[in-house]
Amino acid sequence: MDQIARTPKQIGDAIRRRRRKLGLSQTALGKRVQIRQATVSAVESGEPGTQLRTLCDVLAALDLEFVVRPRSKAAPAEIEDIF
Amino acid sequence: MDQIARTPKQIGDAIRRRRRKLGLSQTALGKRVQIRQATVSAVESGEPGTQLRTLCDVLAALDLEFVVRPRSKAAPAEIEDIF
DNA sequence: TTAGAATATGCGCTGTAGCGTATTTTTGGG
DNA sequence: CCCAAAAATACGCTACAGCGCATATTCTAA
Repeated sequence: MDQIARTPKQIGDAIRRRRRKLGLSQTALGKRVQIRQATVSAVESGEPGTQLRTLCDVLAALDLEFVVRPRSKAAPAEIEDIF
Repeated sequence: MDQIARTPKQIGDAIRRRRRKLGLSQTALGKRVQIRQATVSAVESGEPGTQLRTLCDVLAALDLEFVVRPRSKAAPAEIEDIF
């Protein structure tokens, strides 16, 4: 449920999962936040240039929040590190 | 310890607290991440345009991570909402 | 299989992040 | 108080995010 996210990709994945769980299309989500469907697509695909404003708006629309915490706990290996 | 952060400002605050706890200056942190002291300053002050790349780099350098989760739990009121 | 929805991508444009460099302002220890 | 270290701010520059608009591609249910 709580999703550790250390990279833009992981954040994007968490957002996509949540959006789908809520049964929203990228277009529908975009309307709520006043951003384009294309921008939602970019955020979910983990564009590292995504701005914090955009991210926070999307999280709010999905009723999600960030927690910032020390990296003490175990985290899954990243795909990027394997290949 | 775990810091709920729903806005750029709250994220910036969490970063600043952590940096100070680790006894780092903005310049020292910037060197680790290869960004300018001025950029660290901007991130900590909650610039909403901050890019995800920058944010994730800074978090990594401070050995912090994000958790993405539903907003179910109680969260403190935001300063912006009070004034 | 296939139509229709959903998502990804392209193009030209505007706004702005982060850069180097530098200065000003704030701060905290002596 | 005073000064050095830290932090905030300034300026011109380049790179690119997000925009509107449009199309291409991929999913999915009938």
